[in-house]
Amino acid sequence: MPTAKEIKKNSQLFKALAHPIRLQIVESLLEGEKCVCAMQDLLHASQPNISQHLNILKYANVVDFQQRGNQRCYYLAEREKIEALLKSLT
Amino acid sequence: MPTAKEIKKNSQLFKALAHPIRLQIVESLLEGEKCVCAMQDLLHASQPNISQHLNILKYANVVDFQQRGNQRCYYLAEREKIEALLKSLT
DNA sequence: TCACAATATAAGAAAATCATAATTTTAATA
DNA sequence: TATTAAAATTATGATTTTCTTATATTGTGA
Repeated sequence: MPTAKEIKKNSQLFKALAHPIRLQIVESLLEGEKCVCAMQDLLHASQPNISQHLNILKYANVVDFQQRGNQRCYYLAEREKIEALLKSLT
Repeated sequence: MPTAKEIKKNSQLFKALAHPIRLQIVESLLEGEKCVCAMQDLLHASQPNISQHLNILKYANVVDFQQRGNQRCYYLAEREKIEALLKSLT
């Protein structure tokens, strides 16, 4: 059995992924980094809403970003781990 | 990219696992089936609360149970899948 | 410096989640 | 049948999520 701390950490990761928009963001980032405006075309959701979901993913250490001019390119912070996680449930 | 239906289904699975008590239930069921009273000793939570979490897991098709006398023995409905999922994030 | 594009932040309302307490159901057994 | 143990259900209030609208910030180029 994992420790209480591990249980908490893992349940927080699941929580970050427990929303269709956030999961779709993560899936799309498996293909490579994307700026927010590219996600807007992909994700039927408003810009502020996407930004809020990105913030949740960032806080959970699922994504990070790099500033490129006036746009932010988001990418998976732990690609290997997230990829393994998502592959496991196909 | 997965279909919208797959995204929805997977985010619902993550949601079911996105609570420390539920995740601990699932982890404990990796060791084998357990009746609710055994979980009470394990999980510092009240009986009704555990029952509610079990119901959420059941609805998400994570667990199922078998009636044995007057107790219900819960087990993982898709053991292989859940095991792979949890192993992937160690 | 001004205006614009890209993105974030803040505030608020509606909806969902969660734990607790009280009650009910079900199965076994005396 | 009456009792008891195991578990589920219901109702309730507190907390958290979620989306929307409005506004602010930041970087670029004219």
